[in-house]
Amino acid sequence: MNSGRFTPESARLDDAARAAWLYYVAGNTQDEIARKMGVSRQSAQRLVATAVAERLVKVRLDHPIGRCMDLAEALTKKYALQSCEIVPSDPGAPDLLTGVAIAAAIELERVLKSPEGKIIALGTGRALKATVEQFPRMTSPQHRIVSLLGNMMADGSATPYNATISLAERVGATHYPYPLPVLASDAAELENLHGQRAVRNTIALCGQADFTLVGIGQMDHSAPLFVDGFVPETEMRELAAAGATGEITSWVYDSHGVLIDCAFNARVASAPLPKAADRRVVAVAVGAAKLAAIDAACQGRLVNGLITNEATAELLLAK
Amino acid sequence: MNSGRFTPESARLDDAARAAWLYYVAGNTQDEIARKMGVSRQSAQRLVATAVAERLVKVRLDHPIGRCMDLAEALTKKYALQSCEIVPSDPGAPDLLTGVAIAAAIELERVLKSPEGKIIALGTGRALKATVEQFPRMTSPQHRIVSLLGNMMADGSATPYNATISLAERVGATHYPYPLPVLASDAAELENLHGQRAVRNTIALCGQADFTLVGIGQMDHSAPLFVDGFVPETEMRELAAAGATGEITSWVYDSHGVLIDCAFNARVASAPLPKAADRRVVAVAVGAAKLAAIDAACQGRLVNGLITNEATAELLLAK
DNA sequence: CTATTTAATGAATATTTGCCCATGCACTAA
DNA sequence: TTAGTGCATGGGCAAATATTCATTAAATAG
Repeated sequence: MNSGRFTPESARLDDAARAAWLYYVAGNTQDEIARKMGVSRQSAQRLVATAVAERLVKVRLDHPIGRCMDLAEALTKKYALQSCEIVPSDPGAPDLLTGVAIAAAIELERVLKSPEGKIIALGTGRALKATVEQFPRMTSPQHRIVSLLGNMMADGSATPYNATISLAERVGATHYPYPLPVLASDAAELENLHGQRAVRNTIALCGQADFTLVGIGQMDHSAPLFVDGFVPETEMRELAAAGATGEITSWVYDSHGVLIDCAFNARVASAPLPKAADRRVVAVAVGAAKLAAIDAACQGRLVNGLITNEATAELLLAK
Repeated sequence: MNSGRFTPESARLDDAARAAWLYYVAGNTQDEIARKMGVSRQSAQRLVATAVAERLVKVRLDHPIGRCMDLAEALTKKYALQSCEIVPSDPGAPDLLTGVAIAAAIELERVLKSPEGKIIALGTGRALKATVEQFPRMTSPQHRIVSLLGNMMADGSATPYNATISLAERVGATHYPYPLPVLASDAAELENLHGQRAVRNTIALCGQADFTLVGIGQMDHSAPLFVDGFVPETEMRELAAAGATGEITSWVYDSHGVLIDCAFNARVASAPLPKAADRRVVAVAVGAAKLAAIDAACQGRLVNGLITNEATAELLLAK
């Protein structure tokens, strides 16, 4: 049933995809699918469930929901954004990433459909990871995908929120990981690290990116930097005292979206934030906790595009 | 709730889209949606149904099989087939038989899994041989496997593309070989051959077959009939002049799938092609060279099922 | 203002789906 | 070979979904 390499695993996915097609596209009931595929009804159900679990089934809504359009327009005006995408919130789970992840994946797909080779720069974090998971497989080796920062801790261990590798894999493009820790121990080590030829090349690519997609981190007790163990509590307190409101690829900024001149930022190993004037720099972020951080980033023109959900958009407008 | 002009219709679609989003993307049940949107459960169901009916919900399958299913559906419609199976092509080897052979074997297996004794009729050729090679061993002596044609040349030597014997061996079923050459020397000899009791019995079985699986031969310089030495070049040219486009079990047909009334067909010793109206007659065929032959066979209802690959399916649809 | 038609609603019900669990089969290690 | 370990299978049942139908509300014409 499968021409290439035949493995039990690929056969299982083939069947799952076939069942899902019959279910979602052709509109069969699971009973009919079972008969057509010669399995029991329960097995058919399992196949469909597998296809959903393996993310083979992608659902999208082809309708601009009025309320979301209104919010997007209002935010575009408020922050002078180049692009703004609002997805509906689930009232019960307003911080759900799935919706924005799909929207971001569609945006990304639009860029990567181009026949010209594009450079895509990606940050890290849960939102980015969720976005890449929504991304369909395609074959577009003309593009280059580059990481804006490392995901290693000082001891060399890595967080799992890496988006570059899996996106590159799905796109079939070459990728440029960022082979540095998130933070250097001091400015001197940083200079040394940045001197490496490969690193210089990667950073240069980041500066030329046609499309940059980043997450936004808040700076309170639930801050990704703190939760993931990059920054100890004492330093978090110092940063808060210095007015830290949010961070993008670890660069910490204040409530106006201006990078803070502090010891912490002097150790940040990430690529410099692109000037969001001439290139598209889009943030994906959701949740009340990130409110101040999103507001500041937009105000300070650290990003010129925003993908968020209804609930967050309403809070932003109320600010 | 809606930007731009407010009409009852657009509000209805907005709600439908929102409900569909909560259902398909956020994974709510219709009960939850009803509570969240403040409507009854039935209304929520209707909203979701509306969104589907209005085609606001787009589902796609991120798996090679998805494309295959689309093609199968299109071909089923185009040729009014009873069944159509498309396997993914290996882009590097678009004429590889392995994929379709596995698919055909699975189809065959489905029939042979039945506890009732079935009659299976088989043609010859590389595709059939490959199919049988993919067939697992089983013990189902209740079935009968019968050959639709011989594989002897006039001198009594045999081509190796015999499927009946090895399938019967793998299934553990009784088999009925076709003890005649492919071609008689003339109509008189043919009548004589067909008079044999065993042959009459075999042909009768072919007519009752529950499932008939055949290959399709093209009629150009790469024709199996020519390559395997059944037909000399001069006769091939005559047939081509008479409009021969393809052959199934050596019966030669024109570009509309109508058997050609000619000296050659008068010598063909194979069992008559089953009327593909009431019985399942499935062809396995792959490759650009067979395009016209496949198209004609389907057009002329010589077969009512097709197993091929993605590349061939695309070419057929483009015709 | 009323009669008539149309569309929307929710109750009742039929169908479909999701899940748990006992069973059995295949594979592994001793 | 045998006991053990997983893992797929299908029965059974509860949950969720779709459909039908009678009723009511709204819209429109007279």
